[in-house]
Amino acid sequence: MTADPNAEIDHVGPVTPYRQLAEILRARIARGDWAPGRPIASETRLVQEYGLARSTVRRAIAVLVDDGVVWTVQGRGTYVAEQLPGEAPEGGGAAD
Amino acid sequence: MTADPNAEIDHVGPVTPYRQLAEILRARIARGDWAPGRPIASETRLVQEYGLARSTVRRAIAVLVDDGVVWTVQGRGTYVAEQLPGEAPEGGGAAD
DNA sequence: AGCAATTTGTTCGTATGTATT
DNA sequence: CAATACATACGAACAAATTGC
Repeated sequence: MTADPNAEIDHVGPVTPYRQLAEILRARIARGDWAPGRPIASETRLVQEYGLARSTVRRAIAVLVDDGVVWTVQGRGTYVAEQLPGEAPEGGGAAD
Repeated sequence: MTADPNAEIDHVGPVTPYRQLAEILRARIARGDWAPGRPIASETRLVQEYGLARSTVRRAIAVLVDDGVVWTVQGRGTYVAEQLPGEAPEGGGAAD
C-alpha cells in the first residue's frame, strides 16, 4: 500500500509528521512529480507547502536518502535517484 | 575522586545517565579531550556516542554549564571554559 | 574577483507528549 | 505524584557549497 501523494499532514493521528511527509514524497516521486536525476522541491518550499518546520522536512528527506530514493548535494538540492530501489536497471534484455 | 573518562553509560545502576554523562564529560575535559576555548562534541555526536536521548545529553551539559565548566552558544556549540573552576588563572605573579 | 541569492549542513534553544521508575 | 528518559516538533543562528550576476 502506497501513500496518497495528495495527502496533507495530519497533526493528530498516530503517525508522526516526518513519517507522513516521507511517504507523501515517496508517492510523489513514484507518481512522477519529479523525474529521476532531477531535483525535488527545496526544503524551504516543502516547509511552505506542508506547514512543517525545516528540521521536520529534513528528517523526512533523511528517510528517503536512507532508502536510496533521493540524494542531496549541499548548495544544490535533493535529487531523485536514477535507479529507484526495487526498480530494475534499464534495458530489458537478458544478460549475455 | 573523578570519573572514568572512558566509561560508558550504565542504565542499571543507581546513578542516573545524565549525571553519569556529566561526570564523564567533566573527566574528558580534565583529561584534555577538548581544550579550553574549544568546542566539545556536539549534542548529536554525544547522543550517538553514548546512546542517550538528546534531552538527556542536554541535561548533562546543563550540569557543566551550571558549574562553569562549559558554556554554550546557540548555533555554534558548547565550549570549554577558559578558566576551569578550581583552576588558578595563568601567571604565577602576585596581584598588584 | 567580488557579491548576493539560494540551498543544504550543523548546532543549540525550547516545548510537548508518552512511558518508566 | 515527582523525577527521569525518550521521541518528536518547531524555532533560530550560523556555516558551507553552489550558482548567477
